[in-house]
Amino acid sequence: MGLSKTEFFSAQQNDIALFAKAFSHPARVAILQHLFKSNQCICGDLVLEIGLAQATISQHLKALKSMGLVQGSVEGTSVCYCIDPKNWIKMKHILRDFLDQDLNPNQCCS
Amino acid sequence: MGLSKTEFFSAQQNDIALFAKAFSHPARVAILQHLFKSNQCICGDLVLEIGLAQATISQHLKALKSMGLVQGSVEGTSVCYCIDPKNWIKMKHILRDFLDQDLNPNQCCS
DNA sequence: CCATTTTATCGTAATATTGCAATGAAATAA
DNA sequence: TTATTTCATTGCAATATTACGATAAAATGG
Repeated sequence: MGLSKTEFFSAQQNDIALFAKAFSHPARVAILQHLFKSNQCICGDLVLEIGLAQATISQHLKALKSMGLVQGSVEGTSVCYCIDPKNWIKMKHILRDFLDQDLNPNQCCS
Repeated sequence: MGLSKTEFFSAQQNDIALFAKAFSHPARVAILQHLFKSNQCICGDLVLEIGLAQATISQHLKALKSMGLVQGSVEGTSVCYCIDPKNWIKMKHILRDFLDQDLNPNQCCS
């Protein structure tokens, strides 16, 4: 069908899935890494850096912005993007709780 | 087009994206959480627990298995699934390095 | 052997995602 | 005002994902 049955799951489970989706495409990973490296970034720089079409980069930036992980501010004719520190940290805690679940070393199948 | 241009990105960036994709659906998040909670799990239990059709759960389990995060062993007519501890830890380190990048508190847009 | 139980796979339908060319919008420069 | 620059949006095509019913496969129980 292609329609995730989100109502079957808890808010926490849906949150984890949504944040993970932010990183589930290498272009968005590359964008975020570049934002970290440069502490700010003009959209056009990302187009040159990554090599995808401008429309495609803009689309990925929009996705990251709608998830709150990235902010953008107009600077003349260009737009400066950067990480939203508050939401990044919030996301990090949610994912870390999930990743750091206690792992019994004696798994039944090992 | 719908075809990710993985050749534009580093192996590390593609790895992060692939592991993140494992968690990008709440059903797979729920499956993994249940495996952690119970330390092992019969496939049928997951069908009851989550409420999706058996074919759908089996499909999600296959995805988690192909990423190496989950192992399955046949036990009579049923199959016991559990976390693959080695690959889970490996995945955790890759994602943690990404999530823990140094965040300059003075972002340009704040 | 045959029925039952349990899981995997197949086939199909529907929605989602990815990518880009073309175009629109907004600020700047001439 | 008229170009130019830069980014966003639209429209489209192609692939991917999600979900499930039906069916196959494999072990168990009678």
